[in-house]
Amino acid sequence: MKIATWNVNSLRVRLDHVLAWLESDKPDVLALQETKLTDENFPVEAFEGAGYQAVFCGQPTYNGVALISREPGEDVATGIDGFEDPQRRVLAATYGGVRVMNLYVPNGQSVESDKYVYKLEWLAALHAQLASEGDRYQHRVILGDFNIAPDDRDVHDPAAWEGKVLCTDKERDALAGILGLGFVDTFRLFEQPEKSYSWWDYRAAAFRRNLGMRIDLILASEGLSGLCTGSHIDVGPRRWERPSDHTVVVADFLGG
DNA sequence: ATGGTCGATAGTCGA
Repeated sequence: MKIATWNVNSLRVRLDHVLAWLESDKPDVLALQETKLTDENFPVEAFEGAGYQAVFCGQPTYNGVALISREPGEDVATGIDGFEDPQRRVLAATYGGVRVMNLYVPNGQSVESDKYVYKLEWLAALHAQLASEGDRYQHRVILGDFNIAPDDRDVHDPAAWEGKVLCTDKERDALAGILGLGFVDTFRLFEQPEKSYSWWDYRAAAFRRNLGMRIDLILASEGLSGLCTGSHIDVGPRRWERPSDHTVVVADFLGG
């Protein structure tokens, strides 16, 4: 099973990119974030025409997540259990016996912001759900835009970013807490090029200068991580005309 | 030089 994640920063603008990538790379499941579409405007037919199913959870203007898949997903669920939230950031479904949870973690804006408090509360609620539902699923994948750089290898300039949002100890501790439930960052199971990033700011020619961060992650539960045969960042779509500021991250698993 | 550039949307906000 090939599974991938991509923050598209408006599916309306990026639909042709997504369809081109599906055609060339043929994933079994592609998790999208920042679709920025209401559900009635979701381009279901475009994906069906490409041989894919879609489930989605959106709102006007902001956020929005979707799961694009070869086979239909089962037991589709939205949001975080017990966490009231009008922001559409979580969508889960089961594919071939693997529970897949697609996340658009809040950005947090800055450590002084109310949005940072919301980010930490959101992560705590996510942790609680992941902890409580562990015995319900044999295999789980948690993927998406985490808006957290796991460690300094994942940051182009760790000194400049120290203590800044995406890199604070509290965010990294929250991620470490999730990993501590028994999840593995599949990207780091394999040897990777130095300065591997998944997001580059649109400003200051950051992509050309490779001033990026690795904040888009594919976590697998421990048993499933043993079936992971590879993980990589596909930087290609970031070079396309009018790109998203994020690119695609991929993980492959035996079976499914 | 404390900005830059996008996207959604119509003056700014969010990233």
